[in-house]
Amino acid sequence: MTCKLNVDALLAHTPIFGDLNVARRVRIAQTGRELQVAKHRFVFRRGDTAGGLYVVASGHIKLSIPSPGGNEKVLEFFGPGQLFGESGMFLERPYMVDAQALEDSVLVCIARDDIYAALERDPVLSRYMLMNLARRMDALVEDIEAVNLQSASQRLACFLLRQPRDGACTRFPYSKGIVASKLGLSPETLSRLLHQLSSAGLISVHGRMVTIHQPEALRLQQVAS
Amino acid sequence: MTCKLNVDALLAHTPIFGDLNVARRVRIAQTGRELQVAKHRFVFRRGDTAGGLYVVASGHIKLSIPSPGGNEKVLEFFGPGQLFGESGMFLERPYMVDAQALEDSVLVCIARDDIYAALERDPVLSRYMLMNLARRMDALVEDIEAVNLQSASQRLACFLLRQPRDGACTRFPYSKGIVASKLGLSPETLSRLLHQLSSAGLISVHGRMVTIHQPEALRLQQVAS
DNA sequence: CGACAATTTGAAGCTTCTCAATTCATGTGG
DNA sequence: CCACATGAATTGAGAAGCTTCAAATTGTCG
Repeated sequence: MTCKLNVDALLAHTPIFGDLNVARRVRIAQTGRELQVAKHRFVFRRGDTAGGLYVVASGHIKLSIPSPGGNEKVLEFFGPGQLFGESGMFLERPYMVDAQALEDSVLVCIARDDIYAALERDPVLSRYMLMNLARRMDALVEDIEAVNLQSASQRLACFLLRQPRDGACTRFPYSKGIVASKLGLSPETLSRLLHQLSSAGLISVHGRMVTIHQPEALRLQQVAS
Repeated sequence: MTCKLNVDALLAHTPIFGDLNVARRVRIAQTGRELQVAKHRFVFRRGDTAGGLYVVASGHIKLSIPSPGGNEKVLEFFGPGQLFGESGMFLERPYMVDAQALEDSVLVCIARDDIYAALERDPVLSRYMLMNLARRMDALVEDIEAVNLQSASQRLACFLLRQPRDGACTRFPYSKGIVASKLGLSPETLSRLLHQLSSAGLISVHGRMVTIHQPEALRLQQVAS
């Protein structure tokens, strides 16, 4: 629990609160509380009552659907400046997903009533929130499209090409197991596909680092088998 | 293109606009235009620029992801009083999905700028919109959960039990092909699963009508194979 | 009644998963 | 600093589940 000044400084750097009138941002910041979450710790779990939303100050958070069998389906990742937990909050229903820290992270938590109050005052804020939710819905729809209409190798090719690239070099942002789940694959299948692409000379893999030798060929993989 | 009076009457019956201050609702209604869509006609298609949102006055609309192979993945259905197309509108990007009428339908279309103006005036409206989007996200997450973590028969059992029931009788709300796509199945697989459940005495099927003889047994199917 | 679409049924095949074992990293404590 | 322990990633073999294709049947609407 650090001081509130800190909270405002954190919010100032987020796209959603950064554009706000300063006085109003400060007002929201005063209601927010800072939250430290150690790696692997849960921010909330499915079934918890949703009391507010979270802003990532530092670190990374993973949202996933738990499953009795110990599997899980990874849905989304959130980094600094990003917002999560709102959908549960707006619904006023318990969370459907787990939120887990992928690294030691610092979050700001803002309670539901404070958000509602801020929305009343700030039409700009609700515009941002709506846009943000819409963007996330879009991402979910893309995921549904991928799982339902594309093959495993298509999904992988698409994922690799979308990662930020430095020259020909890319990286898996998280462990391969987690990326596999995000792509709707078993870790074994991901491993085999990477091996195939390597053998074909399209890429080479060293740990989480991937070098893309033939981006054009990869792009073709996206479309047809 | 019928008169605007009509539009207001239509909006008055929707959960989202019905609770609004009457004067404000009328103001929105005046900006909306009525739209007749014949069965099988598209309201919009993937790639179209998103100019506004749609309210269903009567009929039913299906949102789906098209696929080059002629397949499609059905995402959602919308009936009277429901709202669709907002996510594309808020994103200010072309639609990712097709919107097609399942029957002759009447819609109200409201342009983006008019919605934005209404949101400025009405914090209540933005609350509704946010809640609505959150609900839809939840539904998508449930779909993702179903496709990734559940078997075909589990998904079907879950679907059957969720349909509105009259005694032991349920109905497929749309053609089996469409329901199959919604469940992430091929029509053939759906047909076979229904046959299995019938043979096992859990249900009986006559066209779109389904009688559930053993709801408890179905409920078990939901959980384990 | 006749044509067209929707559904059912059968057979075959393929993609992906599961299980199990091995190798490879990662980090810890002596 | 190294040995060890723990978890991640790879690899192999086998199987399961679902899809695809094709044909027959049923249903529907003009």
